[in-house]
Amino acid sequence: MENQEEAKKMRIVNAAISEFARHGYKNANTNDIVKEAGVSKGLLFHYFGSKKQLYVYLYEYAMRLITDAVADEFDWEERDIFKRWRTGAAIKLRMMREHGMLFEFIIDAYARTANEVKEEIDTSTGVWMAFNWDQLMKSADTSLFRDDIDVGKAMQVIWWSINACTQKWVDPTQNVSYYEENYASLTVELDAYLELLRRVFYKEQV
Amino acid sequence: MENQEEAKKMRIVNAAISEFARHGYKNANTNDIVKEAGVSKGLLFHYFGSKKQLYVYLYEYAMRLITDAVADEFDWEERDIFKRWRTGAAIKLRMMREHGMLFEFIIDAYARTANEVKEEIDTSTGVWMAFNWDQLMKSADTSLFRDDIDVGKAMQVIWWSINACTQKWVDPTQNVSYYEENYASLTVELDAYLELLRRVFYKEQV
DNA sequence: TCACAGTTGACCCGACGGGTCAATAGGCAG
DNA sequence: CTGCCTATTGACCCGTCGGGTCAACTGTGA
Repeated sequence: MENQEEAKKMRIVNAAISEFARHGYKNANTNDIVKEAGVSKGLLFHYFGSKKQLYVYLYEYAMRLITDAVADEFDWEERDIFKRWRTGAAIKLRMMREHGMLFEFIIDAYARTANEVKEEIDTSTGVWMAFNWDQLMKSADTSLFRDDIDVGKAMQVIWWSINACTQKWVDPTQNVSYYEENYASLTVELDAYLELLRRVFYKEQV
Repeated sequence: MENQEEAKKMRIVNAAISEFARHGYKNANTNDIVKEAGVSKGLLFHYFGSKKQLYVYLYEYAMRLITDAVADEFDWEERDIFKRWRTGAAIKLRMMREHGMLFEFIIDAYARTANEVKEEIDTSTGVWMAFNWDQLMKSADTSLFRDDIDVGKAMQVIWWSINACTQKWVDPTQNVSYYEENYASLTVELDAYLELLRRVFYKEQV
């Protein structure tokens, strides 16, 4: 059965993303990956050849997932920075819910362990992503901000808050259902913080 | 010479704190520690007996440093939360400048690698510290905050901003002089953020 | 010249983990 | 039922890593 094979492959993929995200490339353990995936060690190497090839596959897989999600959902025309970042955070949260530690994996791959496999991962894709991320911060409508504050610093505070909010959701000891259950409440909490910041940073609504 | 011995011991201590903070207990490498400290491997084991004993020594050393600094400098009577946290942040910055990655070490020891050496480190000290940290958040004067915002959430935003501000200073690839040079400018930047937050969160000064 | 504390670094050896492959399981055709 | 073939297994191999050892060296002071 094709589905059987594909399903097992995906179990390996998910387990591997989690393992690499937790421990980085070098300290990730293939024994733990196959144990988590519930398959034999041979199968991992049958499908992916080597640890390094598996890593490269995961990197491209993760890049494609995130790229597609941003392309589908993000509205580059929206100029209200709160609405804009609200969409960005929503994408991030949905990806976290559906793909566990995908974000930790990609960030780690891009920043920390890039050295160990740097020749294998296409650095241009990393640059592309950093560029996109940058776009989120730029071309924002600053006219809505209060006149007596530094807009750049205010945007930094918003950015830090979104990060902290989504980050505290990340718990390597939890499984998928945990994310499913808490998705709604986290969205509400994030909105509350964004509303608070909008209220204090924007001019009084007349 | 007593001074010679003590100096070499401290070189090991500093190198070890950096190594453990960077890689955690298990992945820290004693070869790298002695190379960084510029002493032979035998000397490390002559002074500290084993990797684990070294770790325990460092943990107590770090706890004592932080505890003493807080006891000396922190003003528990101050009820303006901005002034209060400003002092806290100042202590943190000074510790970072003088002792490199001390904070990363202690946080990692308490949170991540506690499992591997948990029987050896006194967990009560960890609890004590968490308690003190908690005190920073409590018994604050909330009357100065705007009435139309959630004080708890506002304090979270302040907390995240201080953390982000001090955290981006941490760069494992840099040496001590880097921290020395940037201390002043970081203090200025941190003050600017706190001033911004004070302006938007507090009531209009009449 | 001897003693001795301080210090060295080549070496030991057990653990770890990426990778292999002979063996097995299980499905399907005849 | 039998033979074939593919998917899958997991015990095993073996190179590397790194905590820990110890015989030897160094410098100093008597």
